[in-house]
Amino acid sequence: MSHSGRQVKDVLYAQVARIGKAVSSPKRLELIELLCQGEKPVERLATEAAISLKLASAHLKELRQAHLVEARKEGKYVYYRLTSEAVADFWVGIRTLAEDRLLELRAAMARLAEHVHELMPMSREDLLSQAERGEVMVLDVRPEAEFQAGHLPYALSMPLEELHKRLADLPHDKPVVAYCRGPFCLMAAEAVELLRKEGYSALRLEDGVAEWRAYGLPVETV
Amino acid sequence: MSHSGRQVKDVLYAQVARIGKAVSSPKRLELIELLCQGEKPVERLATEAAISLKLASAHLKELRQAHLVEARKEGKYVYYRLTSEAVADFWVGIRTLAEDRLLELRAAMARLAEHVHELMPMSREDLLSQAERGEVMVLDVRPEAEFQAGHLPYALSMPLEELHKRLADLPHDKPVVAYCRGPFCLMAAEAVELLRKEGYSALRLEDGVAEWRAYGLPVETV
DNA sequence: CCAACACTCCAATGATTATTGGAATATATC
DNA sequence: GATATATTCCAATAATCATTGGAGTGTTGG
Repeated sequence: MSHSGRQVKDVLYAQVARIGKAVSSPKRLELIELLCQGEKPVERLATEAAISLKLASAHLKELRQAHLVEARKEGKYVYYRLTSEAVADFWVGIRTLAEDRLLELRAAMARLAEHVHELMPMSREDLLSQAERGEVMVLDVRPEAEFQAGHLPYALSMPLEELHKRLADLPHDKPVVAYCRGPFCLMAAEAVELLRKEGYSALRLEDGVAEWRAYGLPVETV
Repeated sequence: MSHSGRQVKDVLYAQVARIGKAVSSPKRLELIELLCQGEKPVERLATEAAISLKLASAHLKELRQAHLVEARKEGKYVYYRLTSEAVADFWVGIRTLAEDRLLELRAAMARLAEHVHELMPMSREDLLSQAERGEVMVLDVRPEAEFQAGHLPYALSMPLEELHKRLADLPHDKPVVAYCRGPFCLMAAEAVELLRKEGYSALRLEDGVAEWRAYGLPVETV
């Protein structure tokens, strides 16, 4: 048994390593995070991750082979999505571990934070109840399709491009909280920068929908 | 901002990918699992993972550079350990995701299971309370050093080599539950096989200490 | 001080992997 | 049917990684 045991073990660890290999490339991680926002066609994924269509296709193939994503064809478009919410949780987990262990990452994020966003000073639960009571306004500044695929409760869809036009709709008498795809996404920071310049009281929530869900809080898909 | 944003993002994802790269090799994963059982010197890690000392040293260096493990020198030995319990949790997480997503892995584990172990039919909580009341006997069949570094409550240290000699100490009137390093480890299966051949009522618990802890249950280090 | 030991570093190798251009497929549109 | 679009497949090249041998470092024990 101990002799055949080695062969068995090698198979088992090799399988887990397939997941590791799939998430050993920065661009593949970025694709996973994008897919945490909902399903998307290859071209959109490519432009958002700033890579060529062919490279995106190749990376997606890798992810497909590791069974982390799957594809659905509709007309001439191929829509990719995560195979399970467990993949989104895994993304949150590996990112959290990296933030936790890698000083370099923490430093890079701190450099970002200096620029704009004071982060939310309150807990997620407090934010939720304040939003419920209408004491803060929560803005989802991602593209509208991502909002529709899932968003925080009481959040209003306000994609960055729209924000400029619809500034007048926002209240001056209560704080505005902006969130986007997660801690690595810069859209909410950009929104906060704009809002502050215009005299609003604005804060950034670092969470994206994946983080929010991974912490066990509700997400709406209306 | 959107232009400098790309550079910033590239740094962030690249950092997370360092963790992914560290866990993209089967042997490095096996080393992490071994280190979940407590700190160990390089040579022991090498023999247990069935690789050369030099290769073990090289892999450990990689893991060290990803800040997943750290080393402590004592005399002529270098003891490695995980930098944080979060790393053990991550190991449980990636293994669970792999089991969840990869049919090949599930098939390999099922092939194992056929051989020996009926798994525990009860929940972890039930096992804990039954062990507390003395209704089952829980055996930790790992090497004793690993038992000392952390073990399940009410468990008795009974390394595989000892088990043969100390069979007489075991009760015939209640079930014996054996566990080892986790679902990929074969020691508990071997123990169960032996115990059954000798007429005991034996079951395998698939968890190791890392799994047990990751599920929020208590671990003793006496 | 010398020998044995545990481990690491360096260099060289073959093996993978990332990336890109060009061709192929499949669908929609004219 | 012909053309444009979205995507994948294949092949080739450069870049990176795994693995091993040989040399070097630090430590114990005689």
